Amino acid sequence: MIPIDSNDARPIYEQVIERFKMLILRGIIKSNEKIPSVRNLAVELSINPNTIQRAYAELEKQGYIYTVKGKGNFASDTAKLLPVYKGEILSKLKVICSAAVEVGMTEDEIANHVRDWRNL
Amino acid sequence: MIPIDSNDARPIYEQVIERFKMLILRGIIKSNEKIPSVRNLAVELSINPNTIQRAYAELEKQGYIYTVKGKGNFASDTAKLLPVYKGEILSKLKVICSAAVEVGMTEDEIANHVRDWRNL
Amino acid sequence: MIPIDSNDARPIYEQVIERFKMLILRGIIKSNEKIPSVRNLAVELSINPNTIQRAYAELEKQGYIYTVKGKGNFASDTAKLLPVYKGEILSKLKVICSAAVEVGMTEDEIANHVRDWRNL
Amino acid sequence: MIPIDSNDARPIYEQVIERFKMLILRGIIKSNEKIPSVRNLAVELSINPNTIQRAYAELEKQGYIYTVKGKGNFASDTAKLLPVYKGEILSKLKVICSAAVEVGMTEDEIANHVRDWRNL
DNA sequence: GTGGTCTAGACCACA
DNA sequence: GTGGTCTAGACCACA
Repeated sequence: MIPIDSNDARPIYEQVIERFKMLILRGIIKSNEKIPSVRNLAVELSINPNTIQRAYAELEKQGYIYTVKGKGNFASDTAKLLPVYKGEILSKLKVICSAAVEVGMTEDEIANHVRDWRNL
Repeated sequence: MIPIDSNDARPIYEQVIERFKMLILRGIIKSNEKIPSVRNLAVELSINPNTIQRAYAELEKQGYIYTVKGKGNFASDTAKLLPVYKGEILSKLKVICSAAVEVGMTEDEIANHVRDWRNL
Repeated sequence: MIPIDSNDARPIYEQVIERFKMLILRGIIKSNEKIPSVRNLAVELSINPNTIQRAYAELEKQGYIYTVKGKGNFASDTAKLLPVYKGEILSKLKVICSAAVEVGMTEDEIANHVRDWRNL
Repeated sequence: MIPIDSNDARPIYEQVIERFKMLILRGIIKSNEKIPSVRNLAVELSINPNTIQRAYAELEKQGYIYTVKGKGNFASDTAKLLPVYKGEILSKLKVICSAAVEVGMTEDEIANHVRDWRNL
């Protein structure tokens, strides 16, 4: 469920974060559903528990999960998370558009590429 | 001309690289124009010469500048660089589109945001 | 395993690169085998860690090794590397043949020397 | 007659040396023929006189030219130079053959590439 | 422990 | 003056 790609340039903890975000946002992990404990996930992925711990801490800080002491970690309410995530995406989109326009691409041109993104 | 943002998460040498890429691609630094010497830029930005050296070495490897030993560094011919840079941009665009679609945004929706990117 | 020749005109980091290329290509370092850490090799060779770091960075860029942050550096899959290396060799061979022919040697003559290269 | 390629990775003085070697070995500059003065060549090529001076000094050390004080620099006797130059070439050939064999190429294979070197 | 970035500064090759 | 290489050593991110 949480595939780690050691060829990926991003650090493992970021990959874990990104993966959980998607699972929660897409509803594969339901709101208030329990997610694996730090220890279990660490064993399952053969990863240092510190790394999982760090990912969970970050996910909690960003509001994607919440912790109940003695019980475990749980997914937050999706409804509230989606808008936030979309905002993050749009913010990244803005950076790219800005760079593209700076080197002479037009908004229409970029938009057309977006429509055809699977072939980029 | 080369603003360094110490709050920026990216390392200094990457900021320098990115900045020179834009200056060259946008024609603010003309083809074959001399760019500041390693030492001068280091002093101007209050940065260690090694860090500038590294940025310049990377820019040369990526083809944005060329080095003439004992003379200095010079901007490459823009015509050859633009297509490569646009390719990089489109590659990033693809990643974003993929993430956006995964959380339920449609291509049209994204494209519309692109047209309106200045207000994102 | 990594002999450094201070009389060699080539910079140290290039000698390190060349040596690792051979060890990996010849299978003495196996695919996915861990190579010495930056620090350890630096101590062993009495060389500054930065110099090793630079050699490793270059080897990674050329695809001979890959880095797993916090874990170390590992040899890449040899099968993909050999063709590239052979291409580099043939490119150098071309330069030499060109020079030899220019001073009146024939292809056959050079080819014969190749067959007898151990006695050159 | 002495084209300088600023894209060439080799330093200018080496390019000058290499070029004169070829001109003398191929008989384009005849034995005992006067070659341009340091000053004239420097002006003609828009190069620092120090650089030409260095090239000439090296050419003299290697026996390709000789200096007559107050008169200028002259090409040495070709007959004596050719064997030396061929020796240099064969020495480089040996290095390449050694590297090629180490990664599994056979002498026959290399020899065949030599016969076909123009298409490498 | 491991690699990545950066500073400070030396010395060399080249023009 | 200009870039290239290297040493010495600090501090950080990551596992």
